[in-house]
Amino acid sequence: MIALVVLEEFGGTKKHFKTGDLIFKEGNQPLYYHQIISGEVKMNNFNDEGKEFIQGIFYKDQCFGEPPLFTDQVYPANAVAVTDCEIITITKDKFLELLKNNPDISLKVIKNLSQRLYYKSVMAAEISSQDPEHRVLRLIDYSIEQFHFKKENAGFLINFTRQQIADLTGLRVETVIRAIKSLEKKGDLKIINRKVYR
Amino acid sequence: MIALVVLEEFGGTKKHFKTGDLIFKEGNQPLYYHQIISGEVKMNNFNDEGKEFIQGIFYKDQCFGEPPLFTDQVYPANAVAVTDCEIITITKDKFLELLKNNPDISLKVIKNLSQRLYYKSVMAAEISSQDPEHRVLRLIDYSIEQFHFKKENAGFLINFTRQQIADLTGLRVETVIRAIKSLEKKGDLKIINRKVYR
DNA sequence: TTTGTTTTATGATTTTAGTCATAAAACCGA
DNA sequence: TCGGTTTTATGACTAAAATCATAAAACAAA
Repeated sequence: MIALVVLEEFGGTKKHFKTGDLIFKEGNQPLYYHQIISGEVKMNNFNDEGKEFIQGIFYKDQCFGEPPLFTDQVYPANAVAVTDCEIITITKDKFLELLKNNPDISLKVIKNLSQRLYYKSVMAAEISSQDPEHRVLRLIDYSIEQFHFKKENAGFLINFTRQQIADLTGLRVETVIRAIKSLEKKGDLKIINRKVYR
Repeated sequence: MIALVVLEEFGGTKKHFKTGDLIFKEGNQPLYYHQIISGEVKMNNFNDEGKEFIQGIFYKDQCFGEPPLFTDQVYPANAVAVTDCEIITITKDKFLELLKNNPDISLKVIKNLSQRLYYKSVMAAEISSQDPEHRVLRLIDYSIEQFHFKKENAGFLINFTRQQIADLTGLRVETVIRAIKSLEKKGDLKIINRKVYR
């Protein structure tokens, strides 16, 4: 998102997180802008029964958790390191100052928020009113577009576990496994030694 | 969102829509920024079986449908006039120009997008993994916060039909009716001649 | 004020994803 | 390479919301 040199100019601080570490917690006050230097981060919620819902997965050069910086709300979800991560942060004040002085970065932020809102809109409609196979397939197609899934001979390799797909679509892992099997039978995707290709 | 005088400066055009009129259609190229002068607009999708999902409802002074202007994507949903409406539009080019020259308006757009992303995040987690009563109650609480529902003696008047609540939460109207009844019994809300108060 | 439409309401039945139990294959760390 | 954990897999059963049918109340409009 924002060039590292610029973030360093504005007092950027680098932090390391291990797999599974909590980066910030639902309900807390947001104090920093976060951007990934390396590694993978997910944002999630848990419902009353402890079932996880993944809001999104973020990769190198992406930022996350900035909307509540602008609305003075608390974090609506947790951020968790999916792999070992290096994250650069700048304070809220510095971030707002940075935006004020850089209209081109403001526009980048607007584009990024718009993209994420677009994803949420599409998935909201899917989750609320489509059958499991439809939901899984749309998530896969969206993710190919959005994230940089590798194109191989068999097609795009969907780099998610069945459990992750379940947590992103609000389904159960058994339901996802069955949906993927059924989609394979219909020829909508391929399963090659347990990995999903589209 | 944006002052009318400013929009007029940038070539704003006023248009009238009757209840039920389609303002723009899912899948079409976005060409304009839209802002409501008067009336009420919903954005919606229909799934394969024709079931409606309401993405959001928008009121006076609010804008809608701008994310795809920034990402060069097509509209992810329809916009429909819920009541007779007056809408002011400016072209995409003029809108981008306006933002470039007005950092304060850029910030307003960022805040607005952030707020909507926040709503989507909260509702996504709700819809995907909570029981119907929880979903209905959260939608009601969020809507009180977000829209200007009137506070009366009995509490906030929830100015939605059961069907609208169903379409916003991805439930069926019968399920919503039963959930609301049950929530009333538990004392979480009041029903006074069919109207819901919280 | 009659008529047609929308909204709220309720009971019976069906469908479908969730739940539970179990297990094999793959992966990972010591 | 051994043992524990994670991931994928499958069958049987259950629970919960959707569906279907029906109707009364409220509202709108002619």
